[in-house]
Amino acid sequence: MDLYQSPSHSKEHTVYLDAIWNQLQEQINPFLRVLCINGSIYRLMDDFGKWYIAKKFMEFTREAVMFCRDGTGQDRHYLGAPRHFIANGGIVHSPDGLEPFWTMDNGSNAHLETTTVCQPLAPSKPAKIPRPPNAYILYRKDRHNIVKAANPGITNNEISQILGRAWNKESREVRQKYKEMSEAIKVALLEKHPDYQYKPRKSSEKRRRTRRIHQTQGISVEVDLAASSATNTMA
DNA sequence: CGGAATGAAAT
DNA sequence: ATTTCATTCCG
Repeated sequence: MDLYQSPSHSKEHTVYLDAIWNQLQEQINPFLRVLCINGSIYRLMDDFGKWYIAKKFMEFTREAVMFCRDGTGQDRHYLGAPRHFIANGGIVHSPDGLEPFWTMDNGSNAHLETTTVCQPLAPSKPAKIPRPPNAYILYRKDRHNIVKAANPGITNNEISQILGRAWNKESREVRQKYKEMSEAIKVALLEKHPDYQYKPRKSSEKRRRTRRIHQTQGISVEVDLAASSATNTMA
């Protein structure tokens, strides 16, 4: 059969992978950067499986992730961006030609564990922070489904027209309520991202078609931590 | 992506 | 003063 990872997208294949992913997903929270995977489960995955799970997790991290075996003797692997592994005093060695492996700096350097690396589909974006919604946007968001349910077949543009009129007729109290909400959201955002700054782009450089790069075989051994190749967006 | 509404923030 | 974009989602 296929010695290499020719991604056979068979139903059964992804079904069990989805099961694994669902399991792992329980770990996910806004602060989680690295997933923990039991060794037994890890060994259940082939190259395609690892790529599949990594791809899923990258939707959260928005950056390149890699698998690393726990160097402390625990039978488990971690999945996360390389920077997290070195941040904890770890070291990633990459012998020429061979797969890179990772060790912890805390004494037990006896075991050099190998790792599998997955490159991101989209070269690690700096995670763009969405603009905070203004009062009207919040108002529309709230009533969007209401209006939609009341008017079968209505288009979003029509919903905007209706709610635009409704908004302008709304009482000061209501408008004020949404205004405060939007400001609270803005404050929370700035608290979470002190560096955030609205950066509108020129319409000329507006989002080209979402570069959907279906990397058939995303397993490539290539992780340079020293000089993280910050490949820019499309050419 | 454009569009349809409003408003905040950048240019 | 003008333009982007945040929300929503069909064409």
